[in-house]
This record gives sequence, structure tokens and C-alpha cells, in this order.
Amino acid sequence: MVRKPIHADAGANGTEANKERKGLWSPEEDERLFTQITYHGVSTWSSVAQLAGLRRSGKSCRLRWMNYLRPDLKKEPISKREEETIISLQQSLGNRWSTIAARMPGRTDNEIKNYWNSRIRKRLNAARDSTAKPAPAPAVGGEEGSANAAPPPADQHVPIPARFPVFGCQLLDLDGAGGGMSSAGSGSGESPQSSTTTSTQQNTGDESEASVGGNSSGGGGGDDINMIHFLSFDDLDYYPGDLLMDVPGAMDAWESELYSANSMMSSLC
DNA sequence: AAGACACGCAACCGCAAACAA
DNA sequence: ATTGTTTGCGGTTGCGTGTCT
Repeated sequence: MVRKPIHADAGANGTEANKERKGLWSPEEDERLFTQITYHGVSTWSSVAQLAGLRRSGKSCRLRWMNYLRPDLKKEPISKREEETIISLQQSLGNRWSTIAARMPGRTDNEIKNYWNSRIRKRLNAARDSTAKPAPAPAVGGEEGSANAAPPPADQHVPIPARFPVFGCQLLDLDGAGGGMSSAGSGSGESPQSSTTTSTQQNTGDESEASVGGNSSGGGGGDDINMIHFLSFDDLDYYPGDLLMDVPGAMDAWESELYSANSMMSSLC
């Protein structure tokens, strides 16, 4: 649900004109921030606030951009597959929401955290309470995500160990021209955040690459126009989220193949 | 119809890590 | 090496909305 905006300055009087604003963002503030970042990028967040003429902390600006204004964010509700991904990643990583978010292009850590706290955790707790079986319920709070956790049953999805490379995917170019990305970059132009964002996405694993899905014939590469190409982020010099957002079906493919790709990686390691 | 309660989301807070001076 | 600043993260809170009684 979207709450009716009661903006931070709604009740402020003139004497507090210089005070830092808090609370919900007004459309005007959003526009200022968006314009500032789109056209000038980010040096420091406090300077962004200043240059945009916002009486907001840099911290608040960063949060607003990351969680709401970024052009590569998915707007639609979290899908069933994404939910499964969240559960799986939470099992393997614990409450490292930013890391989980980094593996779910278009989703924010806040969004995932909220989703987990408000829905999944509740549901899993209810399920655990209703069944005597202790089984695969993910740890909640505390020491979850420990590398020492007992391995899941064979019929469970294998969680992705943190040390594995993070996967992005690309649809191979339809006409094979240059092996380029079928669509890179977000619709609203280059993301001024791409450099910093990408750095946090990097995963220090061995480089890995695998073709998955479609009717991959392997080898040769490039023949199969429907093939989804999975890459470790180490292979990418752009923000994978930008790519995935613009490729119809790519997200679903990515999610559905996440586990099989992981299994494959397991066998390689 | 109205109040109570539950839910979901946006945003704040405090802390730690990273970075710069 | 130390200190100050900025950034990023996870936990938590506040509040609007929907549902129930």
C-alpha cells in the first residue's frame, strides 16, 4: 500500500527553515534529487543534498536514491520465484540483506528485508510451529547463515555458498554481432551510480562462466539465440541489473536457473 | 458506522568500515 | 599513526491503509 504522503515540512513553521528535513519525501524533493544525480552524478552524498538544494542529510539522499529513485529498480511485487531466491539466499547468507539484494537485480536490501520480516519469516515460523518437524526452517536472527550450518536435505534447493561467484546473465545477441549485450544500460541513461554500485557487487571468487538454459548446445556459443549466458560478475564491466531489467524474460530465466547454475558450480569446485 | 487491530512500507537510528586529511 | 568524515548496513520504528469485529 502507498501511504498518503505527509511531507516532512507539512507541519514545519518558518523558524525551522534551516533545519534538516525528515520524514517522507515530496515529489519536488524527489525530482531535485533525481535531476541532480542524473546530470551531475554523486561526489559525496552530502554535496548532492547541498547542490540539489535539499535540506536533507546526505544519508537520507542516499537512502532515497537507493531504495526509490534508482532507475533500475523493479516496480512490480516480489514474485514467487524471487521469494524462493530470498529464502534460499537467506539460508546461506543469513541476514546480509545487501548481499542478497546484490544478487537480485532490481531489488533493494530494504525491500528484501521488509519482505522477509513481514511475510516470509512469519510464514515460516507459522509453518514450523504447526509441524513438529524442525526441518529446513531457515534460521531467524542470531547465528543464521553460518557456514557451519548443517547441509540441507537432498531434495532441498542447494543454497549458494557466499564464496561462489555472483551470477549475472546475458541474452546472447540475436545476430551475434560482436557478442554484445542484447540490452545494456537502463532506459533513463547511464546510471551515475554504476561505478560505486558495481564495486559492491564484485565478488572475489574465481572467474566462472557457464551457459545454462534454453536448448543450449554448448560449445560453439552464439548459435543458440535463446541461450541465457551466465557469467560471474567478475566478467562484467557494467551493472547486471541494468541489463536484466531491459531483457524480457531474463529475470525469470535468471531466477529459474539460479539453482541449477549453482549445482553446476558446485560440481566444478 | 466506528473503533481496534494487523499489515506493509518508508524512513530513521546507531554502528562499523572505508576513506581522506 | 591518528583523527575526522563519509558511506553502507542491519535493526527498528512510525504511520497510512486494509480488514475484522
